[in-house]
Amino acid sequence: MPELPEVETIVRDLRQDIVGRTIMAVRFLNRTIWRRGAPAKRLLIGARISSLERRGKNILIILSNGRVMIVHLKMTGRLTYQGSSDQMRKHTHLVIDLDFGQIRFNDTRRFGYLDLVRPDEIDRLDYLSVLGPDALFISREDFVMMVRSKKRIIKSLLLDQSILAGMGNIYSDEALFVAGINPRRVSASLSRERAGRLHQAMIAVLNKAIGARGSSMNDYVDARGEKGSYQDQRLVYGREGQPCKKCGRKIKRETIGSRSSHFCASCQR
DNA sequence: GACAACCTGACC
DNA sequence: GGTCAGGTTGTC
Repeated sequence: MPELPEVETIVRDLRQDIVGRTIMAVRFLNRTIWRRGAPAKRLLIGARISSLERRGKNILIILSNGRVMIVHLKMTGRLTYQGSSDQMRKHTHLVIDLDFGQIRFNDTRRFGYLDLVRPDEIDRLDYLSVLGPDALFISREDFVMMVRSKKRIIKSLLLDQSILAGMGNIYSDEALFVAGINPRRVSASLSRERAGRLHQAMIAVLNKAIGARGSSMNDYVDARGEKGSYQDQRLVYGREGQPCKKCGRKIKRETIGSRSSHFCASCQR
């Protein structure tokens, strides 16, 4: 699925394309994608899109009537804006007609979900309030303290959204490679210096990936239906058996915390 | 921490 | 046929 850079790219695109537009009609093609059942259409129709926000991997669409639509794309979700006449893809579950163009939510595997909440609910939602600080904005000091205070396999810790929001499998592997840290290392065993290096690597990788408009390994496309290009510059993810870009030895793939992990056993200690 | 579950599709 | 996939949640 989309990780932080992909979600950030979609949010930035949609800010350009749909802020100020008015919802004219809504089509629920599949009601099961709503976390708590499909909302009344009158809560959406007539509202204007005021702004967009990202919280971890969640997309928040704030409406002029105060309601907030929350979208999580999970593995194969797509949130796109296009002309109303564009051909409808298979697995499109929601269509929102705007005064110009339309928003579509498409999700092959149907792991993704939507929610529509009242403004007063937003800060009490369990699935948002559980999120840790955003991976892109956590300070070096806080990051180092967090890493060294937990006794967790570092790869799993990076993926834990309640500790750090936004990191996913690709960018965790990439950041650990850049920092030269073995994914199996226990977080508390890292020196301040190495934990700081990981913080720096993580933010550099995320920003580079945002610059490349995300990674399109399989399904990901941005809000305009275009692929990202970070997959062309990844250093370890999906490169099992290929030469390490630093030392030339073969990149390994092992399962860590039931996620596949890619790393160089020689460069990452 | 390990694993199954939620789903579909691509690939071997 | 089996395996794997950018995620998360719930159960041992």
